[in-house]
Amino acid sequence: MTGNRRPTIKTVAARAGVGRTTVSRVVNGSDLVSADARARVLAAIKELNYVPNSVARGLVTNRTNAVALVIPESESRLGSEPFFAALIRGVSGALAESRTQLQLMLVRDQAERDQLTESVATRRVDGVLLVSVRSEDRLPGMLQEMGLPTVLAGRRDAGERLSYVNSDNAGGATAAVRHLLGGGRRRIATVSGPLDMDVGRSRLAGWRTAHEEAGVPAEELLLEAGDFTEEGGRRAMRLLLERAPDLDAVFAASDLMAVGALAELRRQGRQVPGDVAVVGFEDSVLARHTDPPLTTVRQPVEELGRTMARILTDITQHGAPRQQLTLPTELVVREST
Amino acid sequence: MTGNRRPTIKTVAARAGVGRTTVSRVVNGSDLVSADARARVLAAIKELNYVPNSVARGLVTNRTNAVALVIPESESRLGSEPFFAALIRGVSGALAESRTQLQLMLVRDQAERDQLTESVATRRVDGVLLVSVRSEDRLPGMLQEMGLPTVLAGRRDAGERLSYVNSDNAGGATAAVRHLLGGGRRRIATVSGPLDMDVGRSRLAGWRTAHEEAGVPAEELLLEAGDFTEEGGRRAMRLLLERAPDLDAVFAASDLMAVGALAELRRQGRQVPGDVAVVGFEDSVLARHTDPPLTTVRQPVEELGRTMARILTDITQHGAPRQQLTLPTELVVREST
DNA sequence: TTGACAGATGGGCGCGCTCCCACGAGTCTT
DNA sequence: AAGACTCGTGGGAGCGCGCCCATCTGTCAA
Repeated sequence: MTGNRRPTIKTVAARAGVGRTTVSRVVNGSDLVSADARARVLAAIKELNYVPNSVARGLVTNRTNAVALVIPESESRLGSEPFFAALIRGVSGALAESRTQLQLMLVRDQAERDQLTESVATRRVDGVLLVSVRSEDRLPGMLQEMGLPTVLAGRRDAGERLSYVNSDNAGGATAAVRHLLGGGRRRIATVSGPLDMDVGRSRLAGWRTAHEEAGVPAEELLLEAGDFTEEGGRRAMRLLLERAPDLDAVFAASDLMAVGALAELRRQGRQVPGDVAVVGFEDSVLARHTDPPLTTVRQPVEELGRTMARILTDITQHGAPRQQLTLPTELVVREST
Repeated sequence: MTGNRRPTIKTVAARAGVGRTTVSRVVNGSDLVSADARARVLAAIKELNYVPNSVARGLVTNRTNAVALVIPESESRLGSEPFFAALIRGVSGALAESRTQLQLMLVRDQAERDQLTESVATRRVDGVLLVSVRSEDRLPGMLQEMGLPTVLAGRRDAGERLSYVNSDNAGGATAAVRHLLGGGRRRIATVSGPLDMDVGRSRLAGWRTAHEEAGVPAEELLLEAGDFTEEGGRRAMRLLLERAPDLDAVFAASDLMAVGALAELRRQGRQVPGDVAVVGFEDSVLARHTDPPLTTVRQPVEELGRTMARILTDITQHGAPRQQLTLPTELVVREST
């Protein structure tokens, strides 16, 4: 409303008494500019309060300096907020370093997920960060086909071909169950994650591995799949207690499911950790506030986000090759074991 | 990697045997196109898998169909995730309806906050949603100066001139304290929010109003300011108990501070609600999981986000005038009172 | 002095799109 | 039958920028 429109590169050039190209060079940090010209251009930029139009720049460079973070809304509900909040913090922090914008896309349903590829096709972003991919998800493949750099949080399966950053799910789960075995527990149930996700399968594999190591048979009877929700944990716990009333420990593949399991155990009058020891996975804020405080496997979520963003930036800005990383997890012992 | 570049409007025009303008018209839904031409264009679009380049479009229309959501990182930490998660869900949902992208900006410090105006000046977004503004914040003013449509979550003060969506903080707080008074409590302390934020002042005002209504004096001794964190709630509770050991209720201006207060009360051996009744504000997931479950004032956070997004869209897309809305709050009685 | 060369500079062009406006064909009115 | 109008249509211009390449200036060696 001040009357005059925003200055363009042309305005600045005129003001500084140089050509447009020289202004462009100064703005983009080329060193093929005399000290004198540079000074005049910088002065003009300051006087006019010039800011380059990134849309125009994007049109010619074919880059937007923005990446999309795609999160399935179903997963962002039901108390798994801490995971996404931490992830977003990590991603955002790393992107800020490289002056890249973050487009957040909460995807409600499959229809929106499909529409998303189209949206992405309009070239509004240079790359995509994908969270919570199920094994049969088509989205990663479509993005790859479109030649859009993609980094996954977690992998679809052990043979993943795209870039990804993963937590050491199997290792963490092994450590958790090993801890339970070391505490003398022998009938260790597990509430696994969804088995159509690698994270679910890997944590379950860790449960098996620890049993093998210890020479204790892992009974299939003691396995019940959950869906990473509190209600799912409660339901699974109920089923497990019906099938194996004498179980003495539970490894839940997420803190939230552990919370559900704790609730069901209390409802049935089982003492934790007296009768049944409980271990979760993630070490979200939740874990410190349960009763009793939850032993769990810490997952470096914020660092996971940060690493994903860095890898994507490396790819989009420096043409780095595919990268696949696994971040270490760590057992945090509290009072539920 | 398929060899041929993405089709442009020109490619489509050639394929359909029409001019570029006709294609543009079809894409943008103009009705000045014959049925025949439209059909041919649509066919060509489908065959070529054409998607308009939104960057190029943005250059000429000077619109990006993206808005920024600015969140101070300090506030997004420390367990207030549920608030932001819900807010983001609401915003995201409403934006999806109008095919608008969401740029998420977590701002770490004041320096980044300043840099943000510059970033916004590059015209990457059509408007801005601002959360957690303190009364003296310069950002809203700068955005207004730049002529960038802005909608605040909450207002800076009672005389706010920008568009905003607010919860009925005073009304909710009044209801909460009225409820405590109705339960026979007479020495009702309050852990207020920061007093440099309208939300802090309004909820405190509600505490006063309820006292006046009931003809019970509100003692300044019973007021301690917190910072919306759990630790702040704990600290404030400690101070209050020192000053007024005989208090029989606490109204905390946020659930998280109520959680801190609960912890301190337990530490000092006070029974809730026997000795001291506690009420929070927000009704986040936290409130259902405290021991005992927390009576609190429900704030429609997701709707707040949705409304903010709708108002901003109205302004950017239809030139709607400034709007200021207050959403109702609702007392949710649980076992802490 | 002259040619070769490196450094500095700026104009033209095009990125893909929307919008203005001119134009042709058909319809209606007088 | 001719003007007035409507409807469809398409080419040109221009959005603000980066990059190619031609041009210009000054320096150095022969």
